[in-house]
Amino acid sequence: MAASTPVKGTHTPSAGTGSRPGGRSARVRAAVHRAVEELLAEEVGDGLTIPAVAARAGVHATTLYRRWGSVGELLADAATSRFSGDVVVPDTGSLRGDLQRWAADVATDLADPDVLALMRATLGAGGEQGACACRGDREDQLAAMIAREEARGGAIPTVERAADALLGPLYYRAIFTGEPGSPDWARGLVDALLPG
Amino acid sequence: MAASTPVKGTHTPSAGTGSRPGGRSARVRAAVHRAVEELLAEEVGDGLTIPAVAARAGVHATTLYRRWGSVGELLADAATSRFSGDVVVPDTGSLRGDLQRWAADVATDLADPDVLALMRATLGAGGEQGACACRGDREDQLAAMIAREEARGGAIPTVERAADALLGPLYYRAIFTGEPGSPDWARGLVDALLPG
DNA sequence: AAGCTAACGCAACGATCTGTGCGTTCGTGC
DNA sequence: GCACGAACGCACAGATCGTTGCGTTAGCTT
Repeated sequence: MAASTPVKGTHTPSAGTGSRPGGRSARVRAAVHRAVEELLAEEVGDGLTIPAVAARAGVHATTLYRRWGSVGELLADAATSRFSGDVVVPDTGSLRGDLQRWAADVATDLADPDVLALMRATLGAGGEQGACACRGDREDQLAAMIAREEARGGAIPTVERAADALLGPLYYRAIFTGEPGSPDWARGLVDALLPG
Repeated sequence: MAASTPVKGTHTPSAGTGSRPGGRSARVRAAVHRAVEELLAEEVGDGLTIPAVAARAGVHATTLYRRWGSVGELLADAATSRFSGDVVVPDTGSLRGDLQRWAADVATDLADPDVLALMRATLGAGGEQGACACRGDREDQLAAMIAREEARGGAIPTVERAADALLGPLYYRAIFTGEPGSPDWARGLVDALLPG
């Protein structure tokens, strides 16, 4: 059990201009992303500035200004890289099992203070784009699990209702209340969603 | 019907030092809060700065630096003032009616782009404090409605489950997806929560 | 292996922000 | 009404940020 199926796989750099995604650029990108996460974890909170990130990453600020332009775009890029990497959805054989495992995983992920800090900062600076970056592929993963159950012939909820019943509470607790939900609580959400 | 009962009533200034909440200070406070909302509505997004707010409010930046210190605290204060003013909860006679009306009201409120901008900015800059400010008294209102139904002797869900089933989807949709929920959709959330 | 060019490092400038000291105004209590 | 003090306006200085132009490094191509 606990086999897995990849869902998306878009992990390429944001620059659609597509010129030179090679070694150094990728290194810089990774260093910058890590610097962003580190600084956010250190409770700089308010003043996450380009120069600060550049200094931490060991890169010159000019590079950041040229590649990302603003803190908002930088955060949105970092969030995209963090939240929508190649993800696997669990495959336990039943929709309930899949959702329970998946919800528990999401809850565990959201319980990380660093993840929370990144999400909050991205929401604040990135506007609409940042918000979508924080969702990542989560709704796609939900849709994938539900589609698989549908192929099995089981009873399925709509993706919309599943998102309301699972992603809603999970994200609301993580972002707005101090205490993120536990994996057990997340599994309870699945029981509240599915009949029986 | 549609009578109302006040819930909290804490609308005093943030300064617990309690010295002079009189006329001018209050005027400045209101002007600054309005300036914050206006600037956020105008898609400044990234660079909401103290000087910009001061200029818009017709106050000197020094005042803002002294009273609030940072953009984060300023936003948290503005959010508190906006989201946890004296609020009334509906009283339709049944829990289902109360919740439906309340959920629709919340959905309508969250559909305002200006409110969204304020919430996102506050989340980003305010950290934990800002997040709680965005929740406002919503959970208290929920608890009040449920307590009233309990006094009537009706069947009640826990406040926790109600928050998960209502506030979760409402806030998740507003913040993370581009399309906030409609009042009708919000009423549907209540139907999913309550048996029958 | 050699050339081409995108991406980066560097330095300097202007603009903007952050913080301070002092005088003035206005709310509050006697 | 009068005095007291908190909050505000003002001007100034230090620090930081955002941007530009140019030279250099290092992927990518053939």
